[in-house]
Amino acid sequence: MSVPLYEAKAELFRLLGHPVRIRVLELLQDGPKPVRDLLAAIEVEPAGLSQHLAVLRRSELVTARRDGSTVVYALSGGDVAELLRAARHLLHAKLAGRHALLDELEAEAGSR
Amino acid sequence: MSVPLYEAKAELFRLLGHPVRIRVLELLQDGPKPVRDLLAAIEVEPAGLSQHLAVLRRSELVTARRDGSTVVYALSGGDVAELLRAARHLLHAKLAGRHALLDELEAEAGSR
DNA sequence: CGTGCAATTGCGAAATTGCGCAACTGCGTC
DNA sequence: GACGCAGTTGCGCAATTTCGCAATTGCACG
Repeated sequence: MSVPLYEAKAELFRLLGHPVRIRVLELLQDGPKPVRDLLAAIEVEPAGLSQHLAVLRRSELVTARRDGSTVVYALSGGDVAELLRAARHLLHAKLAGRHALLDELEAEAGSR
Repeated sequence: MSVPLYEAKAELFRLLGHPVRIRVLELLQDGPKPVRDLLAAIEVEPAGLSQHLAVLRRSELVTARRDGSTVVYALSGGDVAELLRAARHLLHAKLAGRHALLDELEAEAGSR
């Protein structure tokens, strides 16, 4: 393996580090979707979406199959969903912590 | 919170998308570590490491406390470790899939 | 075959990110 | 206070990423 493990991991995260790509993956969590649907759900023009889809395809996070004149994308493996779930967890924890901190400060200010 | 959820998630991933930062987080999984140790374990110069640590600090993924003349970093919450674990899972699955494919191709070539 | 729609690709401009170097802060020691 | 060590910050430059636009491919239909 010429590529250190931690570099592969970093690249994986870097690939996920874009709003459009995140939205695509989240939409695909509910099952395969044609590009048309993604395009309708995300605010981005066709060319832009295609570029991001290409990134996800190259990294094999999603698979694409042609069905007639449309192309249908799907997650390639449930691991992706699990990763997204972990990210959601972390964010929720962080936001909760922030709220708790705010409440604390308010309480302190109120009692003074 | 004026920031859409998926943007926060994308930013989280983007922050993790760098080899040095990944290594730092992985080293911190075994418990708090002074900068000196990180510096010894990772191939990067002090200034560079500091910059990456600053990124992690700003995003509150790690916490820093001064202990005498050294600074000790630690993960802020077990969620980070969980996220890293999920990433490891995904990578292992992907590599396993690739190996299986290679074996298949070799078997095919051998039988021909 | 030609036309139209879906999706992709190529490419240059613009924005972000990372890197190296110098300068700076905090702390302990003499 | 002056010095040295640990770690940080500021800043300009190089490299990477993203975006928008035009051109292209694949497919269905008249």
